[in-house]
Amino acid sequence: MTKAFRHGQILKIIRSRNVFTQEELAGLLREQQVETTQVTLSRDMRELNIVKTAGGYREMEREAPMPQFASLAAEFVQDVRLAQNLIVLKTSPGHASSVAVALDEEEWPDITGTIAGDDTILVICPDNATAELVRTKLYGLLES
Amino acid sequence: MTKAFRHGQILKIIRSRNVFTQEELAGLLREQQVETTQVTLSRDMRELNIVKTAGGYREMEREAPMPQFASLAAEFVQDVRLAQNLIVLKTSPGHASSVAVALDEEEWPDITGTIAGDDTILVICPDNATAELVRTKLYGLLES
DNA sequence: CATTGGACTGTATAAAAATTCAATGACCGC
DNA sequence: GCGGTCATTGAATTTTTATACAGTCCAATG
Repeated sequence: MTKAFRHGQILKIIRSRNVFTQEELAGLLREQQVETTQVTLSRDMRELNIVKTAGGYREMEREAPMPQFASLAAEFVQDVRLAQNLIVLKTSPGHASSVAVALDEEEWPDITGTIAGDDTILVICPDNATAELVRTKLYGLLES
Repeated sequence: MTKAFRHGQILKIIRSRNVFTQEELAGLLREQQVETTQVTLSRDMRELNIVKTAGGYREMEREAPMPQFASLAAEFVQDVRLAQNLIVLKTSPGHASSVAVALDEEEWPDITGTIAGDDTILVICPDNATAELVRTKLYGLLES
């Protein structure tokens, strides 16, 4: 039983009825001979962009994929480091500038500004907590 | 401080940044002089149709309430049977037509069309797999 | 091969969110 | 005013979800 198949069954189930907890979903999957646990379902929810609503779990359209930046970042960003309220992005040599421009154009409210060198981008955030948030958001973009 | 005002502030906050927990949101509201607790926010989330996503809390369009059909079906549909790509709904005598009209108006993409007699509705689906899905969806409506 | 690294999963647990229950205050009609 | 109802809220608690950590499997690499 593959993960892709499980994902398909999850979608089929939540489209056809109202499921309110992950344990309940695990039970329904078991009826389809899909053995799994709440923990795995929690991760599946994230991967399938399924959210919990008052009426049960629902699919949600993936949010705007950040046209330029996401693809550039996926291609060229090699590391993300946090230093207080600053984030340092390491890119392939020579690509820092184009990635930084794309990031600027995103106009994230949490980013005060950026400075790009040759293979390094400095992302400035208003405070440490915000910087952590932005880093998390960047990780999210990179791994997907 | 009214509930409506708090709701407005909640929307303002989640539109401008990524909030990941209700406690965090309570803290941000406190900065706006809005004192509240996680418990109240949990209820606000439901009332405002805000859902938790991987990227933080987001607004979600309210789902269409299935105006007529669900209640009619709950009242009059007595059986659901599957035959290949067809679903046969048995209703109380004389009610097939009104239920079928309501179902037509739902415009489910998986339903090719319907034909109603006196106490029987034939629901036509493009193929057997789709018919199963639709049947499951109907079951879901009826038992809830 | 041996090893390494990544994808996937489960157990145990922590964290977050929902619910239960009770209190408060506003707004009736009598 | 006084009892009744309803809306709103919070403290305590339960329930649900997410995370930390570790193990397995498998494919790629030296």
